[in-house]
Amino acid sequence: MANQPAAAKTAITPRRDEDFPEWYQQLIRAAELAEPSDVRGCMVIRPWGYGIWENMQRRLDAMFKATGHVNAYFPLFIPLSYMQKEAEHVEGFAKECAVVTHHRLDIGPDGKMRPAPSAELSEPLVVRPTSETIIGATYAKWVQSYRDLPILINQWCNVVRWEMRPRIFLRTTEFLWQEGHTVHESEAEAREETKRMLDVYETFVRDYVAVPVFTGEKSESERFPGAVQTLCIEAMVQDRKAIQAGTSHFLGQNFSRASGIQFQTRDGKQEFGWTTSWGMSTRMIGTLIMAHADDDGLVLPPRIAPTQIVIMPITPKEETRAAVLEAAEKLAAELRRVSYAGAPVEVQVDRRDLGGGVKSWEWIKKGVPIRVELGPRDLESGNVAVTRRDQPVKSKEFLLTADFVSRAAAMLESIQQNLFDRAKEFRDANTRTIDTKEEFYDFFTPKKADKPEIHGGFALAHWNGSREVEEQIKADLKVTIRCIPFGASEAGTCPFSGAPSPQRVVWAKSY
RNA sequence: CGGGGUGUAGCUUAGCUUGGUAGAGCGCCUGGUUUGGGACCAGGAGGUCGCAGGUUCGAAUCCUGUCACCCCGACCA
Repeated sequence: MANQPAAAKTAITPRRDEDFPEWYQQLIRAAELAEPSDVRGCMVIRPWGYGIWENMQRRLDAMFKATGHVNAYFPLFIPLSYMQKEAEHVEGFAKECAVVTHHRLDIGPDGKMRPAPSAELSEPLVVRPTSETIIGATYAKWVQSYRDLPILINQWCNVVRWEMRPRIFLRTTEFLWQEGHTVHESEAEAREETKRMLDVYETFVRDYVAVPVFTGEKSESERFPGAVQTLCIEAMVQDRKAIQAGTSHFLGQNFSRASGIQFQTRDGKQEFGWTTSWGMSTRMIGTLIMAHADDDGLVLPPRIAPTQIVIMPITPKEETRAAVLEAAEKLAAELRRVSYAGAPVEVQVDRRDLGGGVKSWEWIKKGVPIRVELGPRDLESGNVAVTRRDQPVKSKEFLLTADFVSRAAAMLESIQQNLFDRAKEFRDANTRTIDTKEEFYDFFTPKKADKPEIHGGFALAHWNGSREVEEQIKADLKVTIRCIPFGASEAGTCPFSGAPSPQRVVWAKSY
């Protein structure tokens, strides 16, 4: 039975509740998002997955521009000595750096290619794990006066962090991201920028990826190496774990001191600049998958979907084939004249000569928001058969073609909203306020130790601010503080230490 | 990097204990019938059984090493 997909009840095997990590991998393959490559820890992002990334880029980039940022590009290679400039920073990244030591290959005594011993670099180059240091060195040259500030630059690029345990989109050795790097005249302005960009991420994830997040600050132990303060957005995915979906760092003067970013102030003094950095990566695709996908495949929020509506012409008879195809193209053209979320609706006509079922399931697995079937019978009745991906797979609504066209944008938006509502409902249902150590430990302990079921969630519990408590809980339960939320100032008692606590924090197992 | 597991066709896998030279389902190709929710018939292609040694007349099968992947732990976006 297991090897007869035709008999399977769901398109993805195993189901989420059977084996979540395996489901995740199977889904990525079934939806043709990405695949493992021959290079350990690195992935091939396939066109459908890359299309999602392009949409994320497009939307985020527009938001960066709207907040006054511009794009630039800095080198992939960072001189080793630059990495050493900021003590905490080196320490944080040293264990996961790829290092380039040679600039030429030759043939060795055994007849095989090797890095030419005569071509060793005088200073090794680190493949950027992040670009604070090399951008800092550049900014140091650009900044002389307060008049040169602020600098508000972003770059879209790849970075490399050598990973022990890669998982596609969530943790790969090479990944794509954007990193914003800014310099400001004052601490207040830099802190404001840090918060502003966190808000951009929150808005983006909410309005486009349709995922609700907690926003707040990281505890010291989870902070970016070298940062004074790390802000983050934390989402919950369907196995109830937390995933950090974006971070924004206030770097104080740590990096400007390390890189020599100095300027003359309004009153003629020399001061180090106040810097920030902020990033969001292809991990967001993994977040999207785990937040919305179901046992039949991916479910895409319309605003991020590379194709929002797929039209499947049904051509059972040769006599009607041409007419159906023509009607399909005509419908596509009409839909493309519809505007949704500030752009023409993305429509695709799937003319491939495949069995109707096979074709439908392909698009179900890929998560296209709306599927439309158009056949000879519809030509006579003036209908189209419409199925929403957020509704059961077999549900089908027959609409007059003109009605569908006029309602398409609203339907897409309804799906977008529904996905957000579902994700929020799920998160809220699995977020619990906890006041005792017993309940906390119970919440995060699976019933079946040998094969843990999906359990836990977010726990809102008090914390006295001590690192010992954090470490003990991490050691006992693998649960960490995901963020110290903004604006929650309810004082109480830390259930772990009995000490006073200024506020509740968000605890969870995480990716 | 430590513990556990798995490597047989694109995918899922049988065969391994008890050595005798590889089989299935799905997918793929060709032709035909089909097509409104994972079609059917007929024919066909595709595997140095992860890799390297060893034992043996003979290895997918036994032994050693090695590599990759997955799960758990430490680290992280």
